[in-house]
Amino acid sequence: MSSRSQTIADILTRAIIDHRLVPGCKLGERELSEIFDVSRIVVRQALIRLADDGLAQIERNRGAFVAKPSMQEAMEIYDALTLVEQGVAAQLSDRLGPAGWAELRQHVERQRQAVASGNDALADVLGQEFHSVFVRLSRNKVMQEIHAQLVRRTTLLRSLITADFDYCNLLDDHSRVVDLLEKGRLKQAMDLIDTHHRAVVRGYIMDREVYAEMTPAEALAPYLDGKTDSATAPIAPRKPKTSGNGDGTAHVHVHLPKQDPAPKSRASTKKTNRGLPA
Amino acid sequence: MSSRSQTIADILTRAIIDHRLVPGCKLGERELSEIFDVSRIVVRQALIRLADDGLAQIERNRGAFVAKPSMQEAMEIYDALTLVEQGVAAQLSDRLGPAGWAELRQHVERQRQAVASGNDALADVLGQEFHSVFVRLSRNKVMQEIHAQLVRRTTLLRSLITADFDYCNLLDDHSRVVDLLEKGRLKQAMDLIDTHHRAVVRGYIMDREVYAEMTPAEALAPYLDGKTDSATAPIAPRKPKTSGNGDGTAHVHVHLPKQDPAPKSRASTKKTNRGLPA
DNA sequence: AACCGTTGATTGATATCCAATCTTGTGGTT
DNA sequence: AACCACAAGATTGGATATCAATCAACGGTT
Repeated sequence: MSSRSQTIADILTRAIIDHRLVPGCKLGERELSEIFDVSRIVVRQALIRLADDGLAQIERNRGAFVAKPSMQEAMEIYDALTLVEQGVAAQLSDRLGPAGWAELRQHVERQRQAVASGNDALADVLGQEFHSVFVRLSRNKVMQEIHAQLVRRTTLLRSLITADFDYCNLLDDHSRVVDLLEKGRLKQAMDLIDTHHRAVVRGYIMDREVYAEMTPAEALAPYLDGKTDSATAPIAPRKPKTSGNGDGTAHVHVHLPKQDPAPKSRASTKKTNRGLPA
Repeated sequence: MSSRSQTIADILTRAIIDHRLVPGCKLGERELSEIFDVSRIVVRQALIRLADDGLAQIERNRGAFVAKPSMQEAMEIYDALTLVEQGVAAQLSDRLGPAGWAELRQHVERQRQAVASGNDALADVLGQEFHSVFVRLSRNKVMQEIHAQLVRRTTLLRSLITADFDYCNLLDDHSRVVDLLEKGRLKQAMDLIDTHHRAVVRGYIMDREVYAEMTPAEALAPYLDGKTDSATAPIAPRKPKTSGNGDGTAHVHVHLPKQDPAPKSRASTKKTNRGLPA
């Protein structure tokens, strides 16, 4: 078993990926130490890990916050992601064996079935996982970790943007990339990867001001089922401060289903995919 | 300015890059806390940062050690480095302006002059810096950080290998890469980058058993400026206040001053090139 | 020499305390 | 009412002391 700070860092990472902790959210040491029932120092170590991963930023004497990347940084992250996946594509086109191609095709097929059966949430997850499977086939753990870190950071962006374009035409990209690569048309495959990611970034309009829909205690509750006191939660939930405006903003406080690791928007909009390349 | 744990992590990183702390070296909490005159907790936080960076590994209940990558991991690191630099090359061939090409040429020229004047140490540093300059011109800070981290990890490898081949034919690679890229011969440039790195890895024979030539206290002494005060200089250049250096070893370890992949380059000391792509 | 238990050292973690800094709220002034 | 100064409170960064668990080395026994 790894250290407790690592465990807590993992939980916080999970919560951020699930959009239960949104960019800008304050991660107070005392608050988290009470939530996780550990000392402040363990929390601090966890926050250092998160900051090293680019998911949090620590301001001296002010504390830690969930990272809030700028538009510039968002583009850089996607550029890096494109660069990595193009490079992996080039490697795979040379070195991947039949079993590898089969695995890619199988994954695409599973996603296709999910879409066909209307299971948008599953399709969403599979769509995200495709990129990880892709990189995993390079059999380079160092590269995998770099890629995974970049992907985690893209999840931050999805809280900050208003994705207002159609993702349907992206759904086939994975299949087409596999086709092109297996046929040796590397250049076209790489261009498609670039287009794939650029289409996502183009849809980004980072004008959204995010605010916490729930306190960290509420956000983290689903992950604490293990041992800590899930029954007694005497931590009074306070309303997120509205910073001056009389809370006149007409936002809907939707509490995501607790144990569901797949963030999905409600049926109000048809657009289930909130931004990651499907 | 920044936290003390960050300052200490920086110093430890510097010492590892300078090969004053070699792979496998134990990084005891109490020992380091006495060396830096801080509490164990601050040391622990610094070690967490190092581990996240891949420069140290922490084993539960056994402590932290300078990371000792396997041959497999070494190849993965160089593969990743190749992938990143090839990708950056592709970007630069499209987007780099005249000023960028000029900077690259200027850097190559400086290295050429250093070689011509017999200043091997300076040539060494410039040769290593070329790769960082190259990536910096992509103007992607995220990519820069990924690249810098990979480069740091390659320095670990140079302690573990016996480089027994000729590096002379690599000295011109940088110049040739710039030439090829500026002429739009991207494919050839990328192949050269691959060859460049492969030549290095091929020379690796990781059979060396490294042993610490000095204790951490001796290894870190040059970085301990008057006090652990971070306000003055995050990384203090050499200051041989090292007291009793009577460590029996005939090795002369001198610190290479360097701060950021930014401007300047003040080289100083002599250190044999043990394998980084020149 | 091989085996096994004890002892010491080190790590992981907590609680408590303190200084520095940031935030907030209050009150006086214009 | 708006505005500034200042004190009070809260939070962070860090130090110290302490404790249990684990690991490693040592020494005794067979």
